[in-house]
Amino acid sequence: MAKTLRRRGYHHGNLREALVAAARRLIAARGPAGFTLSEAARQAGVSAAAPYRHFADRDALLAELARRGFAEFDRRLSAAWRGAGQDAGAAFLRMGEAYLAFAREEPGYYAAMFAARPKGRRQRAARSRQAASRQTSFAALERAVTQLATGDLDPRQLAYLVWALSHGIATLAAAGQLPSTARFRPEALLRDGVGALLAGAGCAPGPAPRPRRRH
Amino acid sequence: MAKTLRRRGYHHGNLREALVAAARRLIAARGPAGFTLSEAARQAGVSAAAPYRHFADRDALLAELARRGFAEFDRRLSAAWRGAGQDAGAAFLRMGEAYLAFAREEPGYYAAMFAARPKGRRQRAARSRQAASRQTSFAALERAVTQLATGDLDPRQLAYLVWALSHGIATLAAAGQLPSTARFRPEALLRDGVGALLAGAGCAPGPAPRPRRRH
DNA sequence: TGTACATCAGTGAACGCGCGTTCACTGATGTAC
DNA sequence: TGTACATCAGTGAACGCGCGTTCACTGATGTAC
Repeated sequence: MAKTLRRRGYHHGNLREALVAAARRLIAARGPAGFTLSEAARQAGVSAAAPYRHFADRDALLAELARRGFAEFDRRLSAAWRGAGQDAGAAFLRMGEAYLAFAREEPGYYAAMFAARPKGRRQRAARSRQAASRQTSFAALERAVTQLATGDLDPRQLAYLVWALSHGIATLAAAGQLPSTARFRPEALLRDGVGALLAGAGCAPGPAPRPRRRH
Repeated sequence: MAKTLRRRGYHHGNLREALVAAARRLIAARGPAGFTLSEAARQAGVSAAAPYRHFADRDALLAELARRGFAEFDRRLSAAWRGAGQDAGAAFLRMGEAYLAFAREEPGYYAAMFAARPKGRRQRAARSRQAASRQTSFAALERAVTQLATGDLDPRQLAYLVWALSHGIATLAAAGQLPSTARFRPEALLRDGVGALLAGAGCAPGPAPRPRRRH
């Protein structure tokens, strides 16, 4: 399963990591509601009480998962942005693709990030850390948009539109609500959608939308 | 709470309706995972065993809720479409608004519709009924798009883009991820976003995007 | 190198809980006479 | 109009279950001597 790290600790050696990995797998497979501490412990080959050596409670594990998800998300979006050089339009598209790829490849993280609503006093810190992460992620997108903002729309607004479109496509795709034809694959939809949004907002046209063909 | 229907039945008289209403309220308040049959029964003022007179099991109640959600969804989208007369651009916007309004006003339905994944043999029928409902809902949107399809993009593709944008905005709004400024209110985002999408796809321009202003 | 010890990750039994579901029942209701 | 009866919506006790969490414990490990 997960990469086998040398057991350098006491008994298990990497229980913390193993628990996070198990939680990620569980949420990816069954959704955030399908995750239980007991099951994660079971998958890590450990008693139900063991996790309490590493996490205060169930929510703490969930919060850690969301935290890591946001960190990885940042990393990917920023890399996509940096990797595109000076062409802001291309950078935009690559960020969108990175967004979709993340949602598809890391459904555990993705679901935890947008579902985890830490409640209770203990989790206040986790919640504000999450809010900060979200801000960081969005800042990367906003930065990209600002460089394109030659059109009619406010750049921040355009950034939110691109975000919402990406999120909507990713969510519908995850729920199996999109046709499986090539043209309706998430990446294709996003590319054409972002192209149209940018063109419609009077920005640099970006890659031309593909010619209309039938099947 | 719910409208008090005259108790024309046996003991409770409207248990079935009361249970659906309670489930709707519970899911709206706590998300699909926060719903339990027991709690719904409690809210209806009835023992935990009573629901089994009206539903085969927990999932059957959930499926019924999703079914009604899709029906109401259809109703609203179709009404928005019909109410807009011949102006396809306006009809489009009104459908988008109806979409957002539904997601905001009926979070119970909305979450049930997109979260309920009926499993097991018993629920096969429910599942295919849901798929059919989804098709119907989308058909209304697609019909609208086809009338606008003078541009570069395939009308179906454009319909999915509008759907994804609406869904993304609705989801982010429900998760509290959008700024609370007027400009970023769901309706404003959707109007400007759909306007840009249509314009960018080379369709009838629709209502002009609002002039760019700062604060 | 060998031994004694402190550390602390993981154990396993136990707890109270609320869940979904079943079952034989009861008692309010509508209807046939 | 009044009575007897069949219906069936709702009861309440019980079930087995898996959950999150606690607790005193145990035993593998790293380290000091």
